[in-house]
Amino acid sequence: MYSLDDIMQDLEYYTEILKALAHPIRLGMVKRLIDKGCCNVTTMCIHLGIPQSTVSNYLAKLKNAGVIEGERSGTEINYCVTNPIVKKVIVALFD
Amino acid sequence: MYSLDDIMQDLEYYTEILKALAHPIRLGMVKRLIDKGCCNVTTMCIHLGIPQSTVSNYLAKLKNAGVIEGERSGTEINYCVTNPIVKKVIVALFD
DNA sequence: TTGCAATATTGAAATATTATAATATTGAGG
DNA sequence: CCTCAATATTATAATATTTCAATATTGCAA
Repeated sequence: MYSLDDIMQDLEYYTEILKALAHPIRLGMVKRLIDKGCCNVTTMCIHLGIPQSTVSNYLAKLKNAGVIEGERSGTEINYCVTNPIVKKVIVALFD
Repeated sequence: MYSLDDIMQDLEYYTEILKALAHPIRLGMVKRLIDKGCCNVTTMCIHLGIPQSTVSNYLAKLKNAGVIEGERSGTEINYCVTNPIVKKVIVALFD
């Protein structure tokens, strides 16, 4: 059986994910990461044509919400969408 | 074939939906509307225990994003989740 | 009409988000 | 240890969102 607090905690958790996705560029980034696979920061900056610090801040927001994870490889970091709930949400939106 | 503008328009549309859902109380309202069916404003206020103007503002935000629709019945208005994409997103999150 | 119940709108203060330049950190190679 | 390339963090100004009291609107019934 669930308490109201449990329900509220779930709502806060889902809300964090939705807030991270609720931005046109971040949503496009996540969609592309799912479709095309992982990607490093520099490549994303080139695709998006926006400043590196902006991209890094987007990635930080997505990472903090548990939407993506990064794996370092030398001086680069490759980001991927690991969260299965996020993958389901993206399918729900775009399919 | 899709232009970049088409893709950006889709992203903006989905983003509006996600922004409307990305709030713990609003997300709970939408989930409950899907699970239990339509509901009028006064009943929602009682369930939520928050001021009527706050609930009305939440409903306005959800309505403007196309998440819900209201049908007047006398002096009451019954709100329902009509958007199939929203239903899919809620399932993706909660199931 | 008038009055009331239900809902919407508005205005404003508090808070959060966005975008980006500037700066800092991290890791590899020499 | 330097230096450079890749990425993260910070600071901040502009903008948007949140919350809610106060007020307005709408529809029914007497």
